[in-house]
Amino acid sequence: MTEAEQAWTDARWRFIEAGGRTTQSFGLGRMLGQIYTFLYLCDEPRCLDDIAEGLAVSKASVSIGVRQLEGWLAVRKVWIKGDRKDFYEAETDFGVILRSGFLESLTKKLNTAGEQLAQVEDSVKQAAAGKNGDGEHLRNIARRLKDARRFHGKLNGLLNNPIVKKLF
Amino acid sequence: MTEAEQAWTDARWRFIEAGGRTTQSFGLGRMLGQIYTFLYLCDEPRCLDDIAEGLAVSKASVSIGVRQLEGWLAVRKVWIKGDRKDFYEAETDFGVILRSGFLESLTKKLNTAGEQLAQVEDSVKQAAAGKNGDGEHLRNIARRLKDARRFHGKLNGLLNNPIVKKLF
DNA sequence: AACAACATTTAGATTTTTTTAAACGATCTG
DNA sequence: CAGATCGTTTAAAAAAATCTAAATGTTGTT
Repeated sequence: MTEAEQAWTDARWRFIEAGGRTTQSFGLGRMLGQIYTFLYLCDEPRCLDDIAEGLAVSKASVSIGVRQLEGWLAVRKVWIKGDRKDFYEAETDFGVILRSGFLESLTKKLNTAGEQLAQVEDSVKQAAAGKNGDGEHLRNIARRLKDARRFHGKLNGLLNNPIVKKLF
Repeated sequence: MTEAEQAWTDARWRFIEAGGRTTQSFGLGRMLGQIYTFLYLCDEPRCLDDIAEGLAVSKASVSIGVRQLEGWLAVRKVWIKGDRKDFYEAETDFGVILRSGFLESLTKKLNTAGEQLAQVEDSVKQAAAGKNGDGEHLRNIARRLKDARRFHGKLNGLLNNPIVKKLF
């Protein structure tokens, strides 16, 4: 192996590890980033065993990770004729991944946050209504929550704005 | 305690827990969300012991969590005359938190990703140069990496775009 | 149908992260 | 300066997430 090839092997592994750290820092496990990066650095589809061997990891982990990545449209299953294995390749259009993975999960989280907000806002208003006069404390919080819900609405609108969507 | 007050107490706790799950899902611990939400639902500053008691959690956890939140400008230290304790209050302007916390950390991550990209791209080009003729495999990957770096640049530009910044 | 070649599930092991209690250090008070 | 009151650090425990080996399920082949 030439010196340049050795350097490439090293850099490649560092890159895969960096990918793992990145997904880890976003609260998705380390496997997701490693698997994706591994496939990204292959110019042809690979099967589960290839990936597991390449990452020095069990096939079970890869099986689970690959399924998550498919849900994010970050990898794609590919059939190769005459072979029963499942092959996978990386989606190279990051825009697709951002839109279908990141933005979508963000929107979903925003929705559940909005529901929680509405619930807590409602109950604080009820409690404030009970105490006429001395409920200033509760009324302050109610006001604060109203602001929060307004912000939530703005953010939601922004993410669903077609112009903003096109930016990604 | 009236029924409405009881409902508010319950809703309040569910809200705090939801906040914890949210930060957790973003890869920041659960404490951050719980502490922030707790303070958000107080209309006056609270000291470490109050927070720890309110969340049924040790003071050490709160001490650590509060420091992180300060780094994100999500909470603020407040001095109250005649009291030696440190008091904290929640930043209610979410725009501030988004800009100084979320976007900033995103930019930082993008930068390190960019460096990794440059390194691996460089070494794959070196390795490809070594094999004249049969290095098609490597050249494909080099092309792919070039695209990735272009995307990285676009994204970086977008996040630093003053117009986009103002959206947040 | 029996077998072979896979992918997937799961219970348990491992590793990592989080949390805590206790020690420590710093700052104020009398 | 001695004691009291905090916040922080740290070493160890607890909890949670991750990973694996083995079992199970599935699909295709003879």
